[in-house]
Amino acid sequence: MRLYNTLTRQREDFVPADGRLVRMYACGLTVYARGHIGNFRTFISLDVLRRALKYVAGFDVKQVVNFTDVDDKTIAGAEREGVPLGEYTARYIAAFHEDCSALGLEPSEENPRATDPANIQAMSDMIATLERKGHTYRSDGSIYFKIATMPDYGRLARLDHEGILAGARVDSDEYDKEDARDFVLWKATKPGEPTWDAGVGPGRPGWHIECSAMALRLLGEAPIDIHAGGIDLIFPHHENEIAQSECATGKPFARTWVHFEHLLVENQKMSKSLGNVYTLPDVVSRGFRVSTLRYLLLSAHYRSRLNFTWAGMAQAEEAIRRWTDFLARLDTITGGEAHAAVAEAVGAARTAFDGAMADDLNTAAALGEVFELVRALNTAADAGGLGAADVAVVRAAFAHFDDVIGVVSLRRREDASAGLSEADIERYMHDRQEARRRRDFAAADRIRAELLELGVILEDGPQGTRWKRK
RNA sequence: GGCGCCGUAGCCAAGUGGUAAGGCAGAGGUCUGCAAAACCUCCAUCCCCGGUUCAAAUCCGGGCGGCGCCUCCA
Repeated sequence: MRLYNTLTRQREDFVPADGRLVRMYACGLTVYARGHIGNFRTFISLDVLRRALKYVAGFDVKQVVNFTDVDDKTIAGAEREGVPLGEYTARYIAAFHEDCSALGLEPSEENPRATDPANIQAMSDMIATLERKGHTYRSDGSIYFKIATMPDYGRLARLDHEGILAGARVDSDEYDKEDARDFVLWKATKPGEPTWDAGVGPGRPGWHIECSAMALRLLGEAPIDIHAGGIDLIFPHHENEIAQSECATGKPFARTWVHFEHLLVENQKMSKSLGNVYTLPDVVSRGFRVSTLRYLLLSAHYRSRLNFTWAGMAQAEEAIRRWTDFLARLDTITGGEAHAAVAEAVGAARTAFDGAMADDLNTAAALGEVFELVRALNTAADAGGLGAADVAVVRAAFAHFDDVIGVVSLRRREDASAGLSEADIERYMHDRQEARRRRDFAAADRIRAELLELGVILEDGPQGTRWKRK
């Protein structure tokens, strides 16, 4: 498995430190709103990374994805609605889990919340260590990390120490910092805000400390194998995580840093003012399936910007159909021996697919391999070169592709929970078949149109009529 | 001011030195009661200009055009 490491700006061979278990952390959501499709591009990419590590590279994975459930926005949101912070954030945590399930994401091994007592304790302990080692100072009730104490600060983002602030905007109300680059580890709380004291005094967590503390608490000794997140987190979030963790432990924090590019919507940055911040329910209300979004977001490489459009969704939908139509065709193959050419083509496609995935998660190329195989096997089937005895290897290969891509299995779940029952469909089809036998094509077409209204498409073929869901 | 990215067919998108994967859309054909599905054929010389090389979409330089980060935004 080769992965692009932001730390070195190169693709590197990746193997977990112990050769078997990948210990991976990713920055999750700040739960002040429902996740949008941009967030989910990150989490879908993360899911594919996880699946590739497991099903292509054969590693085990322990994945931790956190919830930031205390910060300015969550506190403000809870206050605005007059509910306790925990109740406010619980809603969005529940929505996140719902959305992840709808997208077919494999669950993380751990989803820690910053406010869990064990995590607060871990943060406090880490801050105490940093204080002991002289990396901090206190000011107005807050504890800051002193960047001047870390000579190679800025390695990840490739920041130039001298030029770091020239021309950049600086947050003017952070007047109590000694150096504008310093960042807060533990924030003094205002009256009425939630507060904790686990040893370093009353306050609440700074953003960056959460991830450092939770990652090391749940994944064990530094360095962890992979730390991932959205590309916007490189600076300052991940840079600061590195500073804290490395100064506290004296060891590198993460061996490989993986960053996912952003999603644009109609070529623009998502923003509330443009009204283009879409959530999963928005996608569904536009008549699209969530599985289609998953496919679309995997059709481009994770490190390139992807422009979301509704036209793109329609194209993605058609592409998936080509895949699922082929699988449905396998059901109609009833007789025939195995063909060496089929096994050979399938084997080559599997190798190529795995190769693409192992090459820094090249999902676009991997999908290309899937469709090339679809065409080859359709051609073979048309020529009578695909027998029932071939079907098992073919199915196994496509199941493997979907172990990683995760779209077809998701569709099946969607189909199973939607629309007419299969028995109902069979009844309609029987009636239509009768009409066709009478050569009453008007009646037959009427039934077909009716089913289409109900979301079921019929296709007549030599082996009889096939149905599929719209 | 600093750091960095991108520009491949109507649309989406692989490709990182050897004469352009794949998907969608489109055209023609085969099949079919019709439709759909499927198959076949067709549809690009890679933003521009130089350079390196036997050979460049791929490397270097210069343009032009998009864009990101340097603000607790995935």
